[in-house]
Amino acid sequence: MPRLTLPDGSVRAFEHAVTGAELAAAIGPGLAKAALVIEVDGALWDLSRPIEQDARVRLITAKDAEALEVIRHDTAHLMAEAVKELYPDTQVTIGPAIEDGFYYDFSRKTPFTPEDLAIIEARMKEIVARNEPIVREVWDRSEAVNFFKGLGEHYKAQIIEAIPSNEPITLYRQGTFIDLCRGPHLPSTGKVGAFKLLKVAGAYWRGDSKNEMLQRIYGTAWANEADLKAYLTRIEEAEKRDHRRLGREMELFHVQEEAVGMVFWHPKGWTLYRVIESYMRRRLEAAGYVEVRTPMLIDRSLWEASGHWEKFREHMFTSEAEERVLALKPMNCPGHVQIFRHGLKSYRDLPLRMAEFGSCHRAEPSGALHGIMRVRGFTQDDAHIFCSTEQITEETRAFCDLLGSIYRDFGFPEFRVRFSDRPKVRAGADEVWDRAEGALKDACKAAGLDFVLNPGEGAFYGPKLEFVLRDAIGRDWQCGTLQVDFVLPERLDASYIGEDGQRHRPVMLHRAILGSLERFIGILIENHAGRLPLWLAPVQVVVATITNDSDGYAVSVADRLKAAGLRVELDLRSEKIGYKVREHSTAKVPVILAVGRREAETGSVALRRLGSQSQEALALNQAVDRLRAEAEGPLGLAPSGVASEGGAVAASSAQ
RNA sequence: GCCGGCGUAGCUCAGGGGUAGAGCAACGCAUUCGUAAUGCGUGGGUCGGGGGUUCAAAUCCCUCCGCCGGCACCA
Repeated sequence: MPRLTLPDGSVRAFEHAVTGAELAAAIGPGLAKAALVIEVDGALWDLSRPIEQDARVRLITAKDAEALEVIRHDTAHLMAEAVKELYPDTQVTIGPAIEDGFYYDFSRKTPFTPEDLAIIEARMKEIVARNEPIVREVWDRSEAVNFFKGLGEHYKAQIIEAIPSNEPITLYRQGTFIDLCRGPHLPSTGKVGAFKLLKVAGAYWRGDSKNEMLQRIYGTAWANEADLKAYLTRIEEAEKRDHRRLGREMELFHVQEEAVGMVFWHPKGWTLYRVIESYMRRRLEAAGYVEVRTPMLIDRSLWEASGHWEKFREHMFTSEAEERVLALKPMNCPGHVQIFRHGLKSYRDLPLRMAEFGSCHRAEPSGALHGIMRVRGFTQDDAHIFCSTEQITEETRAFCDLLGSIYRDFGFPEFRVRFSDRPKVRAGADEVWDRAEGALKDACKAAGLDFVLNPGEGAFYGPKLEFVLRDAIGRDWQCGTLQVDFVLPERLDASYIGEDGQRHRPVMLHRAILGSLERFIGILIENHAGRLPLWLAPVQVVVATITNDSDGYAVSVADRLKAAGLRVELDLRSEKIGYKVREHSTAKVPVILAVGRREAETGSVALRRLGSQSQEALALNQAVDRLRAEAEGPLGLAPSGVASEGGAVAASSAQ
């Protein structure tokens, strides 16, 4: 005699067990049609499953966020059914809902081709039209195992055997297709929404590269056609932001076969790189860091001492000279410890914040390479803070503040923190870990940062914070990190003399804000879709003439802007202004100053912003002042890292 | 590294056993024009590399390299 409490607080009592579908029908025919699943005391149930006890319930329709996950999961099953009908020799494995869609992993000798996707999709639509009821069944464990073994579905049998013995084995039947599944599912195949199969890919069974590689088909699924269309448009828009494409179009960089995973920076790209580097240099200097430079090639003995040779040998590039094996540095830390070790250090020297724009090389697996985001030669905005254990909290707090401020300056107001604590295999005593983790947590609190716990994911030498920023189209990028390290100072024998006159081990905080400059630049390009803010744009202003009569004036305008420290190009070609505007707009130049007879006569310019349909007429002096102020950027840093004349910027020494 | 797809002019792409194509870009000439494509003309290629089949290979086969999408990896 279940009494069911609805979200509005009303209670419906029934004489006997009642299904979600029956409840919906009792409330109204509209709801009966729209209902997809039901929430029972916080868990999602199939509409066909009888509710026997009192419960708080909520009927879920396509309007509810929870429905989407069920729809996607069902679409995965739908795809598996279609695949089994079309290719009966295929074994099914798992097929979950994921962000924006679903996938299903199949085991099959012949891989699926892109053409197969269209065939499978067509069959899926037929199955939707059949509107097969989806029925939940609870099975006995060994019967289920035997059943799937009998079908030749060995992966499914394996999955059942791995399910904890206290959990029921549920199977779902739709048409002739029957699959092991936790559920819940929609009432019938006709209820799925709009979907599209996207790509085939390989994926290892259980995510382990030692196992068989399965054939994975990815798809996207939505409650209706409009949402599907919006999603496909969103993917297209994201593709237009691709840094590889924009990098070429904006003449920033290229990569080529003879230097796989290494970037050839072109003049404009290198300008952007240098602007970022000099900005960072200023920020670090102001935050009390000292900058160093350590060798690119270091003898293997140092890497043996640091432990890298043992753990990361296969990812290191090596070279030989006079019978010595040298390795291209994959990290900067051992080098920094060498500098720390030079001369006796006192507790008065701590914290010592040692920064390097460290050029590193790592032999990344070929399949991991991606544009300039994942490369083999890159530069870290790296630093190591040598400090005492007591100083960890304060140093971490200061670092978090610095990082947040820098992300804001680059146009990323939003970021999250992940806290990775002690892994199973680790170095160091538990008390040391207690202290390190406690210090990091205190620091987050002091910096006002919430974090999500990432249990067991810390480095073997210490816990770490990972900083994940969110870009303009909602994608997350892990850039910054801070890692507490008790191990390397020990291994490389770094020490300082404490107040007590005894030798002590310093703690090392490995930290980076942008991560790798290459990757960060890729993120910046994609975040801004190439339309970089004025202070970062490699070419800030193009002065374009209407006719050749104005050439002389245009040259003087460009000279004035250059004198003000702006990065300027001149366009004196005998092309129409419309053509010039189009070309420089495509090249993502933020400001076009058009000059013709009118401007030459009045000493003015017509200023047009990238993306704007209109332009503004203003006096040259006014334009120069305004652009200079804007181009100074967040630090009052004049363009090209050169201090602007007069006025507010007192930092010419930084160059 | 693994699975799949792809590699033709600077870029985007067509051609799929019988003389290598288009648009844009480049270059030249004309045009001097008011805010996202002025017109005409010209040049441009070992069809990713190597090997094989064939009278003949961009095209078919083998192999290597690279790129793209996933998976695995990311100190």
